[in-house]
Amino acid sequence: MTQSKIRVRFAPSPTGALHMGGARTAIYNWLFARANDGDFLLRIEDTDVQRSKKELVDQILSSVKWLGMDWDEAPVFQSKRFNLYNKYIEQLLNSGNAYPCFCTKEELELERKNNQIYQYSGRCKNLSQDEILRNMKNNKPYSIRFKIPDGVTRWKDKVYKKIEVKNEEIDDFIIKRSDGNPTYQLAVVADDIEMKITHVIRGEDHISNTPKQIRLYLALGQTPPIFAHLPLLLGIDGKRLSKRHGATGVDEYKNLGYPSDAVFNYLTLLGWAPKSNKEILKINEIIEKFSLTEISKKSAVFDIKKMDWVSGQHLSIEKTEKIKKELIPLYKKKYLINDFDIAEKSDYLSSVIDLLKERAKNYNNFIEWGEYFFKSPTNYDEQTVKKYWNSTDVNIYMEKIVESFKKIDNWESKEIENVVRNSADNLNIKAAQVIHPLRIAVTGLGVSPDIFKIIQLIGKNSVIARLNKAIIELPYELFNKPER
RNA sequence: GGCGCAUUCGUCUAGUGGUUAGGACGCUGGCCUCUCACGCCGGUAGCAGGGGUUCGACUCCCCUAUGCGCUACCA
Repeated sequence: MTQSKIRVRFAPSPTGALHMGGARTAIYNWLFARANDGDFLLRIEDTDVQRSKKELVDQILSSVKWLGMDWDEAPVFQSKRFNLYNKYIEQLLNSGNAYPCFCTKEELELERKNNQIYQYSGRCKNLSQDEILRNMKNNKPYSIRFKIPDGVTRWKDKVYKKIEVKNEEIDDFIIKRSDGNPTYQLAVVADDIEMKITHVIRGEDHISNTPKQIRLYLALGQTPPIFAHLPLLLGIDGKRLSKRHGATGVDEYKNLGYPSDAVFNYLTLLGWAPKSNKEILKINEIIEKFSLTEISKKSAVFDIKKMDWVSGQHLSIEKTEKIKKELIPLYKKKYLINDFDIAEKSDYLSSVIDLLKERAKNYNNFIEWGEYFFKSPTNYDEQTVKKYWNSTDVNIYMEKIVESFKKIDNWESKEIENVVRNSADNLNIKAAQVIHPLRIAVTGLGVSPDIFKIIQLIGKNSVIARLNKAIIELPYELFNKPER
């Protein structure tokens, strides 16, 4: 028997930016396709014309792309396929699997409210042909409902295993609204049939839609696809991930400076665990190891702390050139470099990145933590000054350092370090007593990477200039003057 | 209210009848050290509760609790 090609789809509705939950659904679909030599398709579910926004479509697509995913066919827009859906509705009507319902929205709401029932009464299910014709003649608006047969509906979910629902629990749901538009349930099934989708991988919130859709497939004489429902993504409080949990949009994480590989990796880890203990994985490795049946059934809490860790790990193993590419626009934005000196500063940038990438959690950190690589500090961290530049003796130490720096021919970190340590010895003080002030003078900060490497990079002239500036501006007394 | 699904350290998870319940993040003690990170060595903390089944249950069954989802002419 020839197994038909695996085809999956990600089907967002453009009513908001792509959020982390949706992104994970997309990722699992994509991973499954790529791992099985299948097709990954995109479908925009915009049957609710009022709520759907065009701009959001582009936004969502660019987020999918940013995460490193590609799709194999042009995205399908449901809003452009109403003819197709009508064909299916027609078929259902003709085969006696659907019927017109003349109840108005208000009537239905009232019924629910008064009777404390939540299900459709089935009032229009058994209308006679005459009644139907009469209503239509009177131009009474109507929707089309799908007729649920007796029995039970069950399927073997790839993630949740066996699920079974009694058909009496399923409403005769509406497949065509009184305004003539198809509903989600119908459109999904029609499209999944047309697009030859073999596996439907989606959020757990769709479990209760599944029996309805299976019934639709059956009534249409089709074999339902294989379903795999994914546990939901929760906020730190255990509630479904939403705006009030802070950043939830993929675009927001992009702007916060998280590398896409890291976001992809972390999202993958929420509900799925690689067999080995290695958690930091490149996309290719994930494709290799990924399996649908290993997905957890439990909703997962999105933990930004672990996201940060994953992100930091990715950055520290990422190629410097790759990071540089991401960083250049950010440096430009901050006016730390410009189009004219990019080429000339390329190697310099690489060295800066190498110094910072082990500690950075995101791209923005490179900017926040590294301004001193591009300009002299304009102010000095007060706490650090109080702690380490705590007497005018320090000024004397620094003057000595300047003197010895001037004599260095081989401006290289090891040599610089030797000189500094020797100076401290000569002054009969601990190396730390000069190293800390050195850091303040050069970076303005109390923390930084290896100060000797920084000094090497920044260059002899600039370092000496910074030291001289600090010597003038930083006698402890300045900071100690009583406020008035 | 009904229906569905879930329940292993605070969080992400491994585990499929016999394990000192493993790993990771976090937190934390220490080492390294010029600071901060990184790295390394430790520590902390968990099978929701109750009944069964069984020689033996985290693992199988039932009940309860809790959480989440759906219950729209939204998707």
